Amino acid sequence: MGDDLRLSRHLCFALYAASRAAVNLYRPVLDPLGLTYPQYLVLLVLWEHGDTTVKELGDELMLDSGTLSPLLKRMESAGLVRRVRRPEDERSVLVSLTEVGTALRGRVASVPATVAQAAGLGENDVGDLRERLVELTAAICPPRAAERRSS
Amino acid sequence: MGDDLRLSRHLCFALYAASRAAVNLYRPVLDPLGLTYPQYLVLLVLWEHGDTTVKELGDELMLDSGTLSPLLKRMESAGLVRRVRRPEDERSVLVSLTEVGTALRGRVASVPATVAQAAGLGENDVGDLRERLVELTAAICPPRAAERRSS
DNA sequence: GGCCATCAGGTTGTGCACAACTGAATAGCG
DNA sequence: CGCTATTCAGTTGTGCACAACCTGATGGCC
Repeated sequence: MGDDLRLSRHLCFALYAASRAAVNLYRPVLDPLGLTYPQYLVLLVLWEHGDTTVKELGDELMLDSGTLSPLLKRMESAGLVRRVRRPEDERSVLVSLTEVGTALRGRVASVPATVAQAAGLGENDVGDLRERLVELTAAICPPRAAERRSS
Repeated sequence: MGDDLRLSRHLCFALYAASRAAVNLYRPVLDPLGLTYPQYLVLLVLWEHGDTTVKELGDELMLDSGTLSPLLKRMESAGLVRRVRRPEDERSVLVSLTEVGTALRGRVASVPATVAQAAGLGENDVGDLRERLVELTAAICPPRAAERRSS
């Protein structure tokens, strides 16, 4: 009847609660490394793709410059990354790993396994659930662009 | 081999991205009502259960007083709720709806349907996905208590 | 070349989240 | 009864997220 406002029926709340719980699961592992969860995500992208512009990071992580700029500044202060404005296009800034940032990879290699174990998760369940979340995100994320086009 | 640090393999990132995308879906609907998503959640609990202590709200929404206290203060300023310290136990504070807060229910009755439509979701998919998220949250949330017990 | 729309990154302001801490009230136990 | 541990809200400080806005660089179009 479209009138069901019970909290327990809200998919969005389930997502919201699960996301926060998952991030909290990473906290005790990342804290000793001086990392927050979003900072860890930035490192994942840099380890995987190498030097990356702020815009590319934003596309990968679905974050805007308002979030990334101060976050990257903190990571630069911590000595994990460098930020250099590109000579061939002065609009964009290239983010690259320092020695320290690169070395950190070895110290987090075991993180996913540790977290998965803490969650008591099997590989199969995880993969399937992940796929469905990615589909959901894809379904609800572009609408913004669609709205802009239609307006 | 436990060495897979690719972003695309991370369930936690899928959760994180999906959660933010879902909350952003609510924004254009809630903004005209002067509500944020967490404030909307508080109203859901109050509409469903009536007067509720801050602690009960925290249990339902998995938020602590550090988050709820300022949030409820803002809702009180907006005239949506009242906060009264309980006479029979002066430690706890009872949150109750004002006329305005109660009346708002009518204006958001259509929100879940609107959002679901925007997401292009069928009922069945949603229910199943929600259940799996709730299970996941339950699996990874209690560990804190378990740690405390074992320490 | 000159002009304008677009793009990239940064800044500002608001509102969560969470850890760590404080202080008042209560419960429970000797 | 008195004392101690616990409970509950609230405060403080840090770090996201996001909207709105700003600035400078670039690309196209004439």
